[in-house]
Amino acid sequence: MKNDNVVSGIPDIVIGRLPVYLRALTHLAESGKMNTSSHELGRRLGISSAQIRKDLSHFGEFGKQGTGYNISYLIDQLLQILKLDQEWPVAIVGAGFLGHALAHYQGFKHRGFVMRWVFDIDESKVGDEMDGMVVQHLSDLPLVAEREGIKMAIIAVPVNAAQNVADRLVACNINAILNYAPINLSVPPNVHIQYSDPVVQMQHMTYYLS
Amino acid sequence: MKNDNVVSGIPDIVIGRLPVYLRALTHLAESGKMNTSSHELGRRLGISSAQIRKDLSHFGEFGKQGTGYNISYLIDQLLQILKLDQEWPVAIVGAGFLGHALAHYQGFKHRGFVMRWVFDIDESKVGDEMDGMVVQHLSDLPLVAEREGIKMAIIAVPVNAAQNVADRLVACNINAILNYAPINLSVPPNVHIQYSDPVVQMQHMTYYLS
DNA sequence: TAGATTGTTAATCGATTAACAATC
DNA sequence: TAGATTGTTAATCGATTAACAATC
Repeated sequence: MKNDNVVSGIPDIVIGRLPVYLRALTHLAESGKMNTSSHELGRRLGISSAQIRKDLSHFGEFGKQGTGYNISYLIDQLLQILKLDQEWPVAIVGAGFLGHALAHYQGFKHRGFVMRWVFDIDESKVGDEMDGMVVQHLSDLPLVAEREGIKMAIIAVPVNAAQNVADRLVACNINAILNYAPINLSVPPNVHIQYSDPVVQMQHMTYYLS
Repeated sequence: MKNDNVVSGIPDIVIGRLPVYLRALTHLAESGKMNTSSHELGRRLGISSAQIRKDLSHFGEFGKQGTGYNISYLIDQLLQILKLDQEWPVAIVGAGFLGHALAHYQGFKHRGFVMRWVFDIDESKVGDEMDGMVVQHLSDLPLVAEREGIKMAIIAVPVNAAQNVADRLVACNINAILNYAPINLSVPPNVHIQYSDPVVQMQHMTYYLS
């Protein structure tokens, strides 16, 4: 559940906030603003200005006293820090409703990712077209992954298949996985996982409901 | 970004782990196990046994020295704590690919939720059938929300519509929102929000990629 | 100049872990 | 009984915040 990266020395919780800063800065830029301050950004995100300055200070000095931050410059810096100055091709595993929604989602554009491959184990789906991709059989994953150097994948399969899929991904040297199946996966320590389970998130909120 | 609930006094970070414990316990139960220990559960989840015991101790004593926890009893207790001893009907806003995937998702079953309403602003979608639900116009939300007492909703609309939808939901006294749009929403302090943005999660992982 | 805001230090706050008596 | 494991306390660890000199 923890994911502190000892190598970089920067707390994982800080890394996790950078994409949120980046997203807010992009919205500010789109609204035509040129500059912002840690106070303004903090107000928008509901966090303290001190935390934003402290987080950024792990990576360098990006602001100016008196005037704050130049938005497009700070965006560029965050893109570099997060290795988003390149586009990452991603494999989707699972050609069901969720896989389809992900393949069709326009929100990856200009944010560092492009869905490039779709795999499924269901023979009847293999060969189908899905948003410009052709569904490939999961047994072709090793070949394709090696040839294309796939680094990131999204698990969008039923819960009972998820661990098996994770094992296959890991075997192909894919070491960043976004998992939508409602299960805690077991993977080697060098593999990074992010979890997204709507039920877990909804259950978190019901605690506070009357 | 923070969400500490001062009323209950129990740290929000603890509440957030309970659904994960619940999920793992359910898997253990399904595999036929009757009992478990904080060590076994911790090993599965990659967290310390001490943390599990400490988290649970906020709510009572659920184990037995020497033998650990009876799984089905602990599940029942967690269900009660998280107010999941009832089924929560949920409104989906947005009848696009994501809304469709959520409406069709079987994973809500037996975990406390049932998707019961779908709203959209697109006239051409209103009236369509979606997994047993009929898409209603968003302008009907106030009426339906009051009549049915809707408490929870999922935002599955494009980013530029999300804040407006959030405002409408809040105006209808819906105070638990799962937001899939890639934007930080502004809502009153009594409204609970969970965020799910695949891009933010992917960007978190790219930091660690070579 | 006066006002604003940074980056950083030290203090505070809170979360995690280690240790162990109690006891099944 | 011996071994295992809980619930809890105190210690440790880490994250957040307050404060402020520097300076645009």
